[in-house]
This record gives sequence, structure tokens and C-alpha cells, in this order.
Amino acid sequence: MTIYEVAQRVGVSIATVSRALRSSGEVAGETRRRVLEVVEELQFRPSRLGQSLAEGRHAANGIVFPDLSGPYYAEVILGYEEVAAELGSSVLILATHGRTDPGRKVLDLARRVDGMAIMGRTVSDGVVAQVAATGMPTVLLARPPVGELDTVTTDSDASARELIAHLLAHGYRRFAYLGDPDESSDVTARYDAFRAALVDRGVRPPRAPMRCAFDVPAGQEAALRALAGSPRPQALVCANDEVALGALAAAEQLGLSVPEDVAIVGWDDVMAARYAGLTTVRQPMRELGATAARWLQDRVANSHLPVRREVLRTQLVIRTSCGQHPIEMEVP
Amino acid sequence: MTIYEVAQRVGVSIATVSRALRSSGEVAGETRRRVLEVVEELQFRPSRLGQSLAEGRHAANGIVFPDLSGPYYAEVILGYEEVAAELGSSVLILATHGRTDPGRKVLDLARRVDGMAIMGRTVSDGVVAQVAATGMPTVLLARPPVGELDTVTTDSDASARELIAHLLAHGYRRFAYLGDPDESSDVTARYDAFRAALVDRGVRPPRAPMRCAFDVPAGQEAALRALAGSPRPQALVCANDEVALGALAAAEQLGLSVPEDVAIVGWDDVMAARYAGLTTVRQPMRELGATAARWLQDRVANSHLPVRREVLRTQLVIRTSCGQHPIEMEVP
DNA sequence: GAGTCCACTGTAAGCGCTTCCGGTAGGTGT
DNA sequence: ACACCTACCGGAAGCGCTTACAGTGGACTC
Repeated sequence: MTIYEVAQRVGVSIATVSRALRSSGEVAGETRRRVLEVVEELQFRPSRLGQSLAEGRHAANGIVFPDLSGPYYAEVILGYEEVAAELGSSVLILATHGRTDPGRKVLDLARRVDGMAIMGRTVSDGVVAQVAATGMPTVLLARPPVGELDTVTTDSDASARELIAHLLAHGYRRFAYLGDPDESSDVTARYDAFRAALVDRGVRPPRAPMRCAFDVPAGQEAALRALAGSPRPQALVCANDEVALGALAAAEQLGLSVPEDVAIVGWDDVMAARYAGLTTVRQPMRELGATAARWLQDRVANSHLPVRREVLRTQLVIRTSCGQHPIEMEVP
Repeated sequence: MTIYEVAQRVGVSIATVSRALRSSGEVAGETRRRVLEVVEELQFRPSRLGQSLAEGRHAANGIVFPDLSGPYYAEVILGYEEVAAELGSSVLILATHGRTDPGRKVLDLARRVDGMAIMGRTVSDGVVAQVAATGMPTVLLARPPVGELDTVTTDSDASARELIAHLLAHGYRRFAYLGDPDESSDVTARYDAFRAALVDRGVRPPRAPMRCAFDVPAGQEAALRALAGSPRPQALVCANDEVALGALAAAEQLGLSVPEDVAIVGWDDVMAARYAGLTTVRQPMRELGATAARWLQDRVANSHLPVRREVLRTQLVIRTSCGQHPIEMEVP
């Protein structure tokens, strides 16, 4: 079922069929009608491959992310897909987590899209540079800039500063940080911002982070270690909400009450955070994805736009886990 | 940068370059070496479009789902992507929620993939049939079967039966159901199973479901309506966890305690459910996606396999919201 | 009534690859 | 020394579309 059969059936050339179908060029009304009639009858749909090859574009964008397990990435991807679809692009996804040779997978993906968004520390700077070097329009998401690439991140600095100010106001002075800053680039920024905020206020930051993976059990385990320290930290600042939720479990396990015995705060404001009463930093995840999709589209259309950088605002969400406050029963 | 340039540079034909690159056909070791050397030097990557056109396959699969907002779909997609990538396929995603003319979007997607998974009530049976009629290998997910298509679902019946048995054991007899069974096909199954389970046990099911969208605010609003009924229902069975979380908020708003004044149960076991103490039904979401990807691959490889149907097992997770039980502090 | 235009349509050249088929050269057997 | 393989390679035909360019015929003008 190709354009040839349609053309033959109608008794015109394939050029005319193509024109009738895409309303490009001049086609007599009657001819168009006949073509569309046969198209309908044969249920003909032009091959995307043929089109793409001829047009020299895929009409598709890719997004690379570490994982989809937390709610965080899902939201970003949804924002991305929404805008991309609106702009007429299909979306290809690639999760790198746990894959062997993610760099190769990314390069592979690059062969099937017009542009791609790369999120977090999914692949090395080298791979990013390699992708960009092919002329592929690329936007970086929640990741430090590489070269002259568009980059959109969220504001770890401001939120960390605000978070710390709040915790200091509660009177806490001994902090621990849970999470591995080397594992994820946005988390690196969070950790750095956390330290900087403490130093700014004249408080000595913890010697080192309590490294752990970004899930609940790892957070729990790390919190157990942290809480075993002497003197016990007064506040656990966690790299993300999953880790913080693990920390809550750890506190309960140790018979410590939150926030009386220890304060715990997270980052991201995932849905569970609300029900756990977790103080956290809300990230504009949807907007992150949407921005990436929009920028990508712009850059695909016009490759020599000036480089864009944007830092999206975050919001401190105060619940009960950081100290005596009324439960916030907000409706999302 | 095409295969022609590589061929010219090496001084061989494009056929030889192609063969060297894909290790098909016979190429002298020395020739292959020279080809690969130039390929490396020029950083040549064959055009995926050219390849696909020549091979007659996309090496990509698509997945259609309603939304990505809840944790439920994200998990399914992750399971799907993981297996698909392993099998060498790229993954295209399409969220239909809130889109105009999802049918068209699905048909569009169908032009760029070798097979597709369609989830829930994203598009009408007609569109599904239309896709299938093109010969596109298709797998249905959490959705009633259409024609002779492979279908994988989760076991609403068994879980509903178990859930109802448990609630009856608590002594509840007046139930309300929250959620719109017409909105999502897996939820239709849940509602039907819920009613059937009650009838089986000789209890009269509610006249009608308390219809609402599948998010927290809608659940809250619906629960307010349900709890205003007289006599007040003793147990609210919710279409999914988000609705149930909303119901918890509603109970709190009305000054009712859970489970003393009213029991509330959900469906899916999203992360927040654990922290809300919500009794719910755990769904094997990851496995759902993975199964779809695997079946699709099989069917792409061999189009006349027998039709496959599978119902994945679910698991009742009892926490506190349904009645007096110790809090389950399971580690995922 | 010849020349001009215009509206429409067809021809054909790509787009970048895979692969069938046939050709060549060197090696082997007798 | 001749036929015959075998290993390797190139030519060329697709795959299904878009679009620049070149007609072609009828309506219109002077």
C-alpha cells in the first residue's frame, strides 16, 4: 500500500497524490477530491519513513532520563511530551538507569530524532559533547551546562538558603546530609547549595554527606547511620523525598519522634511527602520538561539562536517534619 | 556525512561499507579495518531513516497511555521501556489525556513503529481495530480485549473479592464506591468486580458509584458527597489511591476519624498510600509493561502466533485505613 | 488568429541505506 | 596449462516519499 497504488488507482502521478495529501502546490479541486476518495477507500497512510527521508527530518524528539521510578521524572517527561506533541513531534524516551553503555544508547537515539533533551547525570559530558558536535539540537535538563548548550535547571541555591534559614530558625545547629552528591547532578547542586547556605550563616556544615542511593530503603539505612552519630544530628537534610521518607522510617525504627527528637526535610515534594508531613522543596517538574520541549523546537527551527539558560523557581513547602507547625493540608 | 563519503574515502563501494559496518556478507579483514578506520575518523553513523527504509522496519515500538501523572502509568512505561530497549527497540510514547482527537494521534504514531501497546481507555475500540487492521502488531494493556488482539490485564476480580471479604470481616455492610467506571477501562473492571463480590456475599451493593475524576481533589469532593449520605456509608471503596487519598482528606475535613468512623480503601498501592496508611490493592505495574513489550516483540517477529491473554495477579495490602490492624511497615 | 498566461500535472532526481546478483582475481586440483 | 572454486567486491535496484522543473492545454488578449 504505497502512494504508487493510490496514484495508479486515481490515474494521476504520485506527485499529484502527494500534493493533494499535503495541500502543497496547486491541485484542481476535482482531482484532489478523487485522490482523497481513493485514499480513504484504501485507507492509505503515507509511510513516515519515506516522508522523513525525503523531508530530511524525523519530526521526533528524544528525552534521556536516569529513571522513571520516582514521581519526579515522570512529571518532567509528561511536561515534555505534552508540549512536544502540541508542536507536532513524537517523543522517544530513553532511561539510562542500569543500562550498560548508556552513551551508546544515547548516540543511537540521536540517530532517530531532530533534537534531544538530556536530563541529569545520565551520560558523561563527553557523550553530551559528542551528541552536540553532530549538530544535534540539544537541551540540558537539571544538569550542569556543557559547552554552549541550552540548559534549564531549578533553583537549588535559593531553596537551600530558604530551607536552611528555616531550620536555623528552629534552633538546629547540627545537620547531616543524606544522599550521594556524585550520583546525580541536580543533587550535587543541592548539596553544594546546602553547604554554602550553612557557611553563609556561620554554621559549620557536616564533614561529609551520608552517601546513599535515592530510594526509600537506602535513605532509611543512611539515616540509621547518621542518627547513630554522636552527638546526634538535630536535622537530617535529604537529597530527595524518597531518602527523607526512608529517614522517617529510620527514626520510627529507633523510637525517635519527628520533629521532636530529630527534624527531617526532603526535596521534590512528591505526592507521598504530603501524607508523610514532610517539609520539602517543591520543584516545577512539569515546567522543566515543557521548557525543554519548547526550546528544542525553537532550536530545531533555527540552529543559531543565542544560548539560553534558565533557572526555574522552587518553593519551600513547610509541613511538620521540620518542627512545630500546623499540618499543611493544601490541595494540589 | 553519508555512506557515500565513507566509501569514496576508503576507495570501495557503498555496498562494502555497509557490509563492513553490519558484518553481513564477506569482507576481507583488511578492507573492514580500513572502513572502520575511516568511519571512526569521520564519526560516521548511518542514517536510521535510510536503514529503516531499506530494512522495512522501524526498530521502534510505541506505547499509548492516558496520562503520566499518577505513579501507576510511569511504572508501566518504565517496565515497557526496559524490556523494549533490551530487545533493541526504541520507545515512542503518547499520552492521550486532554488531547484533541487522540485517535488521530494514535494512527500517527502507528506510522512510526513496528508495534504498539495501547493502555486503558485511551482510544475507542474503533481506533484500536483500525490500527490492528493495518496489520500493526498490537498489545492491549489493562483494557478489555478487542478482536483477536493480545491482551494483558491485572486481576480485578480476585483482588476485589479479597478486599470485600476483608471489609465484610470488619463488619461493614454499607459501602460506597468512588470513581467513574466509565472513565477508564481497568476501573470499569474494578467496579464490576466490586459489585459482583458484594452480591456474591449477599450484600446489596450501592445503587450507583459516586463518580469522580481520578485525582485527589476530585476524590475529596466525591467523598464529601458520599459521606453526606444518610445513613452514612461505613466503607468507601475508591477506584484508585489518589481518589482514596482525597477521601482521607475529606474525612479529616468532616472531623471523622479513619477507620473508626469510616473505612477507606484504594487501589494501586502508590507510594503515598503507604504513608497514608491506606489499605489498597497492589498492582504489578512494572510487569504489565514488561509483558507488553515482550509480547510485542514476539508478534513483530512472528505475526501469526496464537492470541495471548494474561491476567496478572494482584495483592491485597492491608494497612490501617480499613480497620484495626497494626501499621504495616513494609520495606519495598 | 496568433501569442501569452496560468492553472494544473507529470517526470525525474534525489533522500541514505540494504542486498541480490554478477564479475574478477587468485588459488587449487589434475 | 586448463578448468573450477572461492573469496571478495561493485553495480544497481529497490524502500516510499517530496519537490524542482518542465511541460500541456485551454482561456484570454490585442
